[in-house]
Amino acid sequence: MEVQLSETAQGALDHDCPVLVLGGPGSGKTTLSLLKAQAILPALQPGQEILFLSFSRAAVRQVEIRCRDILRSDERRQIAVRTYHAFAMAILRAHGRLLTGSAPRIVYPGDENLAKAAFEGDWGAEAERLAREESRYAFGQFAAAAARLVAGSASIASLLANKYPVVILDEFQDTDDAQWALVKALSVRSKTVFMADPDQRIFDYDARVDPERLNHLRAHLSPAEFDLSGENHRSPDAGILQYANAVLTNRPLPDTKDVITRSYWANAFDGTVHAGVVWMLGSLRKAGIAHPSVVVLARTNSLVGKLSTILGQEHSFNGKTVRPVEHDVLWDADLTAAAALVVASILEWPSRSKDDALGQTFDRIADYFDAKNAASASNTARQSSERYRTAADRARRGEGQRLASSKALAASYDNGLTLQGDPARDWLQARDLLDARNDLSDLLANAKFVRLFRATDEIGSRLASAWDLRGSYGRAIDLVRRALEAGRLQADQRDPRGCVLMTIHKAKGKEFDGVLLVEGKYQGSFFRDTDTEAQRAAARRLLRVGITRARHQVAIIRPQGAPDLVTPAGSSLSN
DNA sequence: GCCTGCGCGTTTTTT
DNA sequence: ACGCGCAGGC
Repeated sequence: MEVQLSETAQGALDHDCPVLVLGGPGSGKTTLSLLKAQAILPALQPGQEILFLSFSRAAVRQVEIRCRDILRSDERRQIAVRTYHAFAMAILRAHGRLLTGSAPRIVYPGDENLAKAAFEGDWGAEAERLAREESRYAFGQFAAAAARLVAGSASIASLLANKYPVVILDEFQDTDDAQWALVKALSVRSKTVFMADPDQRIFDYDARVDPERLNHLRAHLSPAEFDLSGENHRSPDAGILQYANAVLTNRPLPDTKDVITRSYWANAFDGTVHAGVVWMLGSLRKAGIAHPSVVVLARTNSLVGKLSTILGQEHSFNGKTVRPVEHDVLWDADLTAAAALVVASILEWPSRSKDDALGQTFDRIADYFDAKNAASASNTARQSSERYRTAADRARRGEGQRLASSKALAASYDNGLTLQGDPARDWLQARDLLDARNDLSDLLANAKFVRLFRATDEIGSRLASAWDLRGSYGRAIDLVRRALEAGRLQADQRDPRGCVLMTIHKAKGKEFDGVLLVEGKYQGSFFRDTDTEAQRAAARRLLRVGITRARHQVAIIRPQGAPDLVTPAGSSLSN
């Protein structure tokens, strides 16, 4: 592929490492870094590779796609694109024994959250202790442990430097202290290319992501700097970028047809958003894009979940019927999985005694509340967990139920649950037994998200074959658990085609033909009047990241009466 | 120990 | 809007 480079970009390409390339969204940082990699490749020895580290798996995918545009397949084989986490984890797996004398074990986020919720005190210190003393590594410990290995062992360091003589660091502004320590250790023996945009810092609510990171880099390695900020290669005219930059800097918004804003009345939220998505798809097709990719972005996970429910239903908007839209969701799975296991436990009722069946179901409900408390700590969730744990004990001892909803479930058992052997229908029948009381309404809502795993077919076929084998769903819990594990890992391996929903944070490093940015009235609002200046600036950076994911069209959907996106000094609304 | 009603606040990630 | 924490009644 022929690429026309600006003078600055050419300068960065020609200059010796270390190099720091600065530039906004779509300024061509990634392309430039791959061209630089391509220029270096011929000098590599057999077996050597260029290491490209980025922040998220989504970003890694995006870089791999870009590689296909720029590099020949033999060149691509010599570039290893990894997340910081995956790279650090690989070092830990290979050499971690040296740190403690025993093989390292990984603590996955779901388990870490559960342990964290149960632990009283400083979890950061405890996670570090688990790593040092028990060789059990939570995600946050990977980079620190890898840094200790590389900095502390000349043989590991030279092994890595020999394998990866050149390292490219993407999204460098968002690296945390441990990742920086790892990069510092690697930079002793390998050449480095850094890419950063200080205005895309969106993770610095984490105390370990230091806003001064670029200055640490400057002080430590004095890289030659190249600033691409003026350049825009993502959208054909610069309207989207100018709009995003105006939001970032709180200056008057430029007039562009590429960014439209719509407000909704609280009672018309569903229809407005749904019609907006359909309009976006149609407008991109009309513009000549046969298979447009559209992303719907919101600030919170719960609003993303709500939006998915909305797109799955039929609405009428301005007298027209809006049909459900096929879509994918990048979804945090822990709660949904826990809720699914409750449903699965009900499917096991007919093959168990009453005491055992109810005990099992109440335990799974308690597990759900544990997961909920782990996701965000609350006394209500903790209390519910304890109550259902007690209910499970009472059930196993054959005692009567005391909780309103455990009584209702016990009554459902007594009524007799008749399953037909049609997994889809039986699943819904079991699930809707949870509809009895509203203390389980949240669990039920999460159970309805099982479809987001794209695991419905997988679960269905596994249940069907279990039924065929013995006329019951037997060990439905184990079977559903395995199906969900498998589905979870596939979730973000899919290509972003059609319509996808995710948080703005997850969209970082990705690009789409069209972007809908949705603001909720209460949850997921862009600005809050309690925001500090720093929070307001962070919200502006986040909005800019969201807006600039678009190649062609942006729609911003906001509640009626929301504060203006920009309030330039001197305007009557300034505050 | 469980339920109900009132006042308040409402983010974000990594295999 | 809606869920959480808290206080008061059974």
